[in-house]
This record gives sequence, C-alpha cells and structure tokens, in this order.
Amino acid sequence: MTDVGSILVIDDDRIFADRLARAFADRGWTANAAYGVRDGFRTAMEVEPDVAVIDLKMGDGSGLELLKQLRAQMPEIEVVVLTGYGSVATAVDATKLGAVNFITKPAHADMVLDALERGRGEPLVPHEPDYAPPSLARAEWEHIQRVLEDCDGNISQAARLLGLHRRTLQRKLNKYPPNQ
Amino acid sequence: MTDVGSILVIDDDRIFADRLARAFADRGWTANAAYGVRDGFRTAMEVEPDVAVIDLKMGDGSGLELLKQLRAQMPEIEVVVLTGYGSVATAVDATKLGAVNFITKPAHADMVLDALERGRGEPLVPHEPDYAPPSLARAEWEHIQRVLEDCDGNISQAARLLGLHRRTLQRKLNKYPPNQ
DNA sequence: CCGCCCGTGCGACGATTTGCCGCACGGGCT
DNA sequence: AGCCCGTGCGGCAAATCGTCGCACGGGCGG
Repeated sequence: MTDVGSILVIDDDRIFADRLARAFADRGWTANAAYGVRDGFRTAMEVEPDVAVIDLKMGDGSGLELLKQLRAQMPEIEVVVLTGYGSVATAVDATKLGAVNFITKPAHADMVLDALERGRGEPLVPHEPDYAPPSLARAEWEHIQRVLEDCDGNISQAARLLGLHRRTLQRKLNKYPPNQ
Repeated sequence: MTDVGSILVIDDDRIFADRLARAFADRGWTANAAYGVRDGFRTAMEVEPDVAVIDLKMGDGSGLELLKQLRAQMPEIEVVVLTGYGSVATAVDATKLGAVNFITKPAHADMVLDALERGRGEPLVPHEPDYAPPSLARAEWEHIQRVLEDCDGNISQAARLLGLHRRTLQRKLNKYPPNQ
C-alpha cells in the first residue's frame, strides 16, 4: 500500500483514538494516536504529521486551544476537528482558527478523510454528494446516544439535558435498540 | 443618536429585510435593505456599507456566492450570514469565505449585532466549548429543517425521507416554529 | 377543456406514546 | 442508621401519531 501521508489522532478516549488511528493505517496512512491536549501537542511536535484529527472536548484542556497552538507552530498542518454534537458556534470558531473541517462523532475514518477532502476544496456550491438523509428516528437515536455518552450513561442527567422525562428516555432506550 | 456605521441587510424576504434594517436604524446605524443577490450586490457597490447581513437562501442565487463576491470587491466589509437552519457544514463554508459570524433565524437586530461583536473577537476559550447539549426537540427541529431544505421545501418528499407521515410533518412544522 | 398526477392543508378517528405520578431497590455518602 | 441519587417499572390521563378522507391548485398530455 502506498503511503499517503502522516496523520495524528488526538482524543483522550484511548479506545476511540486507537481505533481511528488503526483505520487510517489500514488505508495507507502513517498513523499515530495521542491521548489528550498535552500528549497531543508533544506528539505533534515529535512526528510532525501532515494531518491532525482533534477531539474538541478533552479532559486536560480545550481542543480549540490545541488547534490554535498547533497551527501557530506548524502552519501547514491540516486539522479536522471532531466533536460530540455539532454546534454552529464552535464550528465557526474552529474554522477561524484554521481547521480544515469540522465533523461530529461518531466519526469513522472514511468520514474524516471525506471531510478532509471536502475541506480542501473551494467551499462553494458543492454542497455535498448528498448521502441518504437519515430518518428522523435515526437522527433522534444518534443524538440520544451522543448525549447519553456525554453523560457517561447517566440516564437521569441525559433526560434532563434532552428536555424529556426520564421515564420517556428509558422507554426510548428499551424500544429503539434494534434497527433504524 | 450617534452614527455607529453603515449596514446593509440582504434578504429576498422584503418584510423581514425591511424590519431588520429599520431595527438597525433605530440603533443608530445607517441602514439599507436589498432584496436578493443581484440587488444586494448592486446596492453594496453603491453604498459601500461597513457591515452586510446576508441571508443564505435567496431565490435568485446563493448567499454564499454573494458573500464571496462581496468580499472580493470590498475586503474590509464585515459579513454576518443568516440562515433558516443551523447547518454546521454551511457555517464552516461561510466562515471560510470570510464571514464574521453565522446565525440562525429568526434573528433580531440585537442578535445580529451580538454576533458581529463576538465574531470580531478572538474565537478562543472565552465562551467555552459547546457544553450546551441541544434538547431533543431542538435537534429534531434542526434535522427536519435540514432535510426540508434538501427537498427544496417539498413537505411530502421530506416526510418520506424522514420516515414519518406527511400529516405528522405538517403538524410538527405548525407547532414548533417558535424555538428551543 | 378534461382527466391525471402530485403536492398541500386540514378534519376526524382510533392506536400509540408521552408526561407525570407512584413504589421499590441499590449504592454511596455522612 | 438516615439521606440523596440513580434505576427499573406499573398505571393512568393527555398529547401525539398514523391513517384515513376530502378539497384545492398547478402542471401536463390527450
């Protein structure tokens, strides 16, 4: 397999970061993973990757701050920002700080690479290749999973954040699991 | 009232554009309104405003395209992009094209000015990352708006893509319009 | 001009889901 | 022990959803 570049995945979720890095390796990239802001910055300085994938919310600091510092030190680095939920305000901030693109978890390697490609081109009309729009139920399920994960599985807290009754969340969780 | 600058509102919804422009005028701005891409470009060339507020979806063209052309002709102009639904991808595009900020309708003058202020500052940690998990209803609404947009406002088609009954979509659209 | 198809808006009716109450259990505190 | 929280689940009224149906309007080919 031909080498297509060097990529660094920075996320304090080690399992996720390692999995993503391995997926990039499988696609021919020289892939590394780092677990947190400090580790990410250090590793980036060390391996000088062409591309960095940075999670926004990390325990030891802000991914945006890391993005800023990284691009200050290595202006040619291309950064794709990952986040749990797509916040427009944060997306704007990340873009202003030089991110190539901004996508939401759960993100797999192909989605990141696609975002990288799209982020390189002119941001104009090519709105997007138009995938299948997810059904409402599907979108709801994914959003619930995202928030739930953010609450470390705490159903009561997730229900409060989602603005629905705990009982309702329980029922949704017991009903949906199967298909889309 | 002291003059605080010149602002141009560009939206093909004349009522909305006029109302917004008048609100700016009430706040001391020299305000103009233009109704569409062509009219917007022409008027901008004419009055050379300090700030432009551009709606994204206009009948006679793309607000993004207008943004690009405007900033090519007048690099110092500050542009705030307005859109009906908050799409992260579009927000990224607008920012790359030089928009100062990006906000969703319904937007009143104060929100636009606030966005302008915030957009001018360094986009850093100040207002921390996105620890504002959107409520389920909010996420549902945004997803619906996105798909509806993809369908050019075709409710029947959107309902099919969303996997719900047309009647249900109609009811949701008639109920939610408010916010949160 | 007339069907025909499609999209839209809305009323009505059961079927389903949701909101909100309750209760019981368990774990981690003080 | 008490207290606070989170969890799972039953029940019941209220809201919502799915599914009909009907009317209206706009293209479009015959």
